[in-house]
Amino acid sequence: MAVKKQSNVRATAQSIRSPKDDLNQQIIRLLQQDGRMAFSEIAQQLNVSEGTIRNRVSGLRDNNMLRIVAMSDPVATEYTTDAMIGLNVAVGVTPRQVAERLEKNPRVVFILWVAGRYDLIIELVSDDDDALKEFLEREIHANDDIANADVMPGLKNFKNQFLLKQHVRE
Amino acid sequence: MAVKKQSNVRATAQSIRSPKDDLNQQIIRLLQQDGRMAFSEIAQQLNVSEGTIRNRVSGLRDNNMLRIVAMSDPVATEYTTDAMIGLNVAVGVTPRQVAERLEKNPRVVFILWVAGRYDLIIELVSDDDDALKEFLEREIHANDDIANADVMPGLKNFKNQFLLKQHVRE
DNA sequence: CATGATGGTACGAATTTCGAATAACGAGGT
DNA sequence: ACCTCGTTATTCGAAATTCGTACCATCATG
Repeated sequence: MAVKKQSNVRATAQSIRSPKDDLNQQIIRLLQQDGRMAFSEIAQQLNVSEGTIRNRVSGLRDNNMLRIVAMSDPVATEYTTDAMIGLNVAVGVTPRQVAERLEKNPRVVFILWVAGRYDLIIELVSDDDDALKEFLEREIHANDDIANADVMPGLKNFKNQFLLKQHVRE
Repeated sequence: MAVKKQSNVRATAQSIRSPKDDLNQQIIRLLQQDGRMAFSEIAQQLNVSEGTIRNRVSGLRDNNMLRIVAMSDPVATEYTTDAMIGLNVAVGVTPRQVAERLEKNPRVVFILWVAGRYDLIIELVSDDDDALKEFLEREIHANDDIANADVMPGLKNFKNQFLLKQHVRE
């Protein structure tokens, strides 16, 4: 019985662990739509063997390059962004240093080094109302590595599709 | 052969479709750690039958209260935020109106109405280099509902844990 | 008490995943 | 060219999981 010849494409450039690899990208794309899609189905769609998909996915997961998680809809769970804060670091301090300090705070979910008016833009979330106040006190004002902080409290979140909501399940 | 009597706990308060239901909560908690955990394993841990888990999960998913998705670690995948843009809407225009227009653009992954220096803060992502230019041209400058736009190109993303990275896989 | 509706359980069949052996490929050496 | 060696793909039973579906328990209602 003739065995169907599968695709010969293999990882050429970088390590298989890299998510930039072409096949990995495609796998990820599919899993972003449905994190529970069967490996065998992915394999079929991408014309490689099931084992390959299994290898790749577990490789990516083991190296923390890919996570497959359940999310309950942020809107449904009333996820709110408390504030965006534009920061300017003090003279003699690098944005990276400040970022590394703030990174540890679990309320900070997003830190981006930017060019323009600010050095860093961070996003803050929290549960209770005092959290913002407390955060500003402890992490901003009590530190001398920040020259300026523009706090912009969130009023309404119109869109937040991180990787979520690319397609609505049907 | 005696069949082990399983838990009698059943949904009491609201619909089974609600994520607030106690059993659903527990299911979600487990799936947040590993979105591919076998239903049979979840069942075992929560002392209910596999079928129940299956019912619940597909119920939640069908109603878009739960989504199981793959996320590739943004830092690892060198996911870059191309830019954060602080927007001020034109006089006579509400932030909501602008938000609703921008929402449709797939490059815009985040829109937050804020108080402070700006009216809206949006986050932009893209693949190729011309995307930012094109976006500014089409969505910002070609429209008269925006009075001012501070574009802050992203340089490096230090942290972006939307719901990601709550726990590191082990 | 019927009756219907909802949600849980059970169980065999179909499918998927897993483990482990084998094959294919690419990159260096000699 | 040829031969290793390490890495990645593939293959193929066995084990595990999921699925379809029938059936049971509970509860609310008429």
